[in-house]
Amino acid sequence: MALREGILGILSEGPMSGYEIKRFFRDIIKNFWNVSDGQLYPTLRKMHEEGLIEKRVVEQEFTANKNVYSITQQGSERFKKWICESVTKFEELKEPFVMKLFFFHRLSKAEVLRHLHEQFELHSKILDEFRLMRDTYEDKVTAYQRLIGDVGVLYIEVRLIWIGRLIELVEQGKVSKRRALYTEEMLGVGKQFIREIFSDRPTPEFSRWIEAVQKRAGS
Amino acid sequence: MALREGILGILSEGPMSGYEIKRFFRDIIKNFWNVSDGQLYPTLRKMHEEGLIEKRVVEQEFTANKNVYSITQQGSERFKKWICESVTKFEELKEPFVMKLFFFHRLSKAEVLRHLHEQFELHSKILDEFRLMRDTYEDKVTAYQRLIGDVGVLYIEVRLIWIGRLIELVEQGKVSKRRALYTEEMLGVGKQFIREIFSDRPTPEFSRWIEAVQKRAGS
DNA sequence: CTACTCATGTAACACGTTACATGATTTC
DNA sequence: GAAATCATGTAACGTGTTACATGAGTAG
Repeated sequence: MALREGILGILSEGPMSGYEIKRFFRDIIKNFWNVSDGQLYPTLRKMHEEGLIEKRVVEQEFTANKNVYSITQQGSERFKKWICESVTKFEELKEPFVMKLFFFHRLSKAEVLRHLHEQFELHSKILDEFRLMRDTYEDKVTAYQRLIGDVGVLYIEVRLIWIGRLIELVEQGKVSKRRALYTEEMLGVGKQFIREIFSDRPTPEFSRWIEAVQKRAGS
Repeated sequence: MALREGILGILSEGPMSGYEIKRFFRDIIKNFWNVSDGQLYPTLRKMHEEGLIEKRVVEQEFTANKNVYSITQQGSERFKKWICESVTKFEELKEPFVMKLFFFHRLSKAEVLRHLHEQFELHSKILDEFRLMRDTYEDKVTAYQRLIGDVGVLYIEVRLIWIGRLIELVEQGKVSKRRALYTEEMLGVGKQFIREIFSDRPTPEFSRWIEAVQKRAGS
């Protein structure tokens, strides 16, 4: 039950037609929260019936009439209540790929590698889309909305790194039962890295390394 | 349509009762793919009707009878087909929290910080659960299953870092409309970091930094 | 006495996808 | 001539949650 509230949030910036809301989801929230026609239009109808939004039919000369919706007092209150409510539930990583990975010991090395390479390609493509999306934001979005684009890029980058490392390990026959891929020690170093990269006063060793990386990237 | 296949995968290791499958999901796949009673039991019944699994009722002295399921030839073929099929769809980050974040410009700084701190707490708790889960794996899981535990930890760590950084920026009033939180340059450095940490031959600057981090962590 | 484990299920909803249906205008 | 854009919807199906229902045994 966050789609209704999302629509209310969009409409509280001003009236919009169903098609415009659809475009908004496609252009701005796509890859986070896609909405199909078969879900959006009936939801708008229900929200109108519930008194959350108002409908005004606008006749058009050359194309079909459009329904322009605006938020009601009731809708506005519903939105305000929702935006303040705490999120207490953790969202699972409910991905068919993860379910498959769970049974990868049943596949041959070649089949495992095929799956992994396909995932790498898929996520590379999505990363491009995220970057493109972020580039088209300009001044159309708020600071927090821009942040969502950022976390999208970060999330996919991490996923690509993970898949890349998996490919390497499988190719080298190093997927062992005992050893974890990421040890606590490695994660500790990772956390320290993040802290340093955002710090105003990184350690001298870290600064030297950053400089070296940037020099290599530049050449 | 991956729950059915997941069940088939579990059952192809040997027969199990509904309750045991439920426990398996709770203990091993929990936080990735939770399954409620109201979904599991009817699904098992449907799968039995479809001829994917066989049912044997085992009478018990002190407690209710249990239905022990085993995989059929048909079920086995269905599983094999599924595990080989390519995953071509990208799974969205469909989280109510992200939807809320989209409208955070409507909240006061205090309310934004409350939300962020709550998210930090929630994810810290989940991280502990993931670690605990990973610790109880021992030899009960395959190498690939262990990897899922790893990516869970990695995923939550990244999320925590992101939230932590967000809190810092909001507190300092630095959430600006123009600047992205993660620049391409930063991500490039991040990628290099991951490459080095997994490399057999890290650069000397990097080695020195790692040593310094480990020394600090040790003291 | 409370709460948890074992053990299975139903019924009512809520959420989401896919295919189908229509039809004019515009762009390549 | 094909495909995309604008514009709205229905119908069938699939997936998932929550509350309810039952009932014995066990651990604190």
